[in-house]
Order: sequence, then C-alpha cells, then structure tokens
Amino acid sequence: MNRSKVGHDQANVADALRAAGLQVTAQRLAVYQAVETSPHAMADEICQKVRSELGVISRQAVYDALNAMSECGIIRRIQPAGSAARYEHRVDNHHHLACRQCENVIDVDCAVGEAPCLIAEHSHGYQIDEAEVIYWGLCPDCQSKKQ
Amino acid sequence: MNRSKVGHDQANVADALRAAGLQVTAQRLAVYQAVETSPHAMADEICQKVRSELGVISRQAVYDALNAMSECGIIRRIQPAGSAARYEHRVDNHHHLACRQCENVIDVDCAVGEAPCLIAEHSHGYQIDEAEVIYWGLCPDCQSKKQ
DNA sequence: TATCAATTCTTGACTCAGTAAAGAATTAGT
DNA sequence: ACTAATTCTTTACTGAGTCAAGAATTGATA
Repeated sequence: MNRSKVGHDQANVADALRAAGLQVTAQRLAVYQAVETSPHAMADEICQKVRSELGVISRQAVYDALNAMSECGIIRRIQPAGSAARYEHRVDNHHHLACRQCENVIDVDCAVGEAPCLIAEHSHGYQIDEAEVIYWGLCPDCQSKKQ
Repeated sequence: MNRSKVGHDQANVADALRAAGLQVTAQRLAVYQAVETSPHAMADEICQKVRSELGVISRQAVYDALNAMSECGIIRRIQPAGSAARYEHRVDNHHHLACRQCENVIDVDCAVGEAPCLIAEHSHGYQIDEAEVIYWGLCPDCQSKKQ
C-alpha cells in the first residue's frame, strides 16, 4: 500500500486546508488528529476526543470542521446503514467491513485498486465517480459469542 | 432477469407475512403496495401514499410495517449517505446508482449475479453475508443542467 | 506590527427521522 | 363467538445534525 496516499500528516493538513482556501485553525487540526487517531469514529466521539485535547470546542465547530474537511477531500465521511456518520483519514480507494451485531467497522483494501473500482453492468447514463462498497457480516468476536 | 425473485405479488405478501409469523393486516398490505409502486421511497412518502389508499394510518404503524417486513426479508431497506432510509420491494441481488445532485436512486443489476457478489481481498475473519454497493455520480438530467 | 475584512467559532434554538410506551383495536386460533 | 396475542393509535421523546446571529480569530495588507 502506498502510505503517502492514505492520509495527510499534521503538517500536510495545514497545507491541504490552505490549498482548499480554508483557514488553518487549532480546532480543525485537532479534529483532524482525532479522526486520524480513531478512524470510523462518529462526530460525538470526535467531539469528546478534541475536548480532551483542546479543553473546549463547540459541537458546531466539530461539525463544521468535519464537513469542511470532508468536502475538500482531506477526510472522508461514511454512513453505514443504521449508524450516524463516521469519519476516517484514509482517503485512498478502499472499502469497509461492518459487523451487523456490534456495529464495528474496519477497512478492507480494494481488490481492484483503481477508483471507481467497479463498473455497473449498465450505467444508465450516469456519470459514476465512486463505487462505495460495504461488506456486511459478523466480526470474529460476535461469531464466537453467538455459539 | 428472473421476475419471480424480484419481489412478492399481493397474494404472496400475505403468505410471506404468515410464514414469518406475522399477522396479515390491511396496513401492512398497503405499505407493501406503496413500496412496490414507488421503489426507493422514504418512510414519509410511503406514509402519504398509504393514507391516500387507506384513508388513515399512523406514522408509527408505517414504521412498524416497514421494519417488520425489512427484518423478515419481504422488503429491503437502503440508506444512502445523506438520505433517510429508503425501501424497495426488490429483494434479489442488485445494487444502486445514486445521483449526488438530485438524490435520485435507481437499481442496477449485479454484474456477478450471486450474493455476496464481491469478495473482499481480506475478510479479516468476518463472516460476510452481503456486499452492499452504491455507485455515486450524476444522473443524465443533472449532467446537462450543470453545463 | 497594527489594522481590517473575511472566515470561523460559540451559543442556543430548531428540524427531521426514528423510537418508546401504554392503551385501544384487530387478528386468528379454538 | 370467544379469547389471547399481536398490531395499531396516540403522544411524548431521543439523537443526529442544521440554522442563524453575534463574538472571536485568522491572515492579508499597509
């Protein structure tokens, strides 16, 4: 895996923000770091993490940062059915494996490699730019608990 | 496409409900019919459709019917990111094509045919039972409007 | 480095999708 | 027709996220 495409490091985040015409703020950097530290976390958890880092931050600032950074591709938002939005710093082409029982989500690499990695049989005239794939099943833990 | 696997007709719905140990009620049949008539509709729209059919039904009864029928596989629930849950009567293996602009969703047949139609490169010990695929892009209408 | 316009953050109210719970009505087995 | 179990109605509530106005911060310019 090409690590350089997986995510930004702290210094790059500032550059990426500026490149997107966004200001570099302590809040945004802290939100990015929280997303990097705990991938697939939800806004609420990220808010808590940032608070333990910065002391205070408003819920709204967290949402603003998450939305702004999602929109310019610094982070990515995923929304598995039945869950609130989750955020991750990996912005390369990869997919997700979600446990139906415990709601845990992990990354899986894309078998094809290039995005969009899947071509629908009929595109129906749509201009496709992404194939979002979520594999659903039971994680090892939940499998053994079920016996 | 094998029409018999696509969905249930009215009579089959009653049987399918009974087979699942659920009672057959006017509300459930009407909800099923609404889902069949307008695939990918949201709970709210289904509620309205059923009301124009039955006269009155509570919002909660609609949710109960949608949940009950989703759980026993009579209908299917999908939740594209940024949208409320949508419901469809097709329960065979197929995927979705969503427009980023107008939020429209259409069905696309699965290129592989069998479910789960995709095998992740590494299953990480998960017992996978479904591969949910959503293709994102712009529908023909929104493409031309964008010019 | 002081100033200032633009952006971002805080605060608080609000919307929307969905769930919870209790009692009334309906279903279906006898 | 009777009865137990299920389902529906009503009402209240939760959780995730947005909106809007004013305060604070950023960073470009002098």
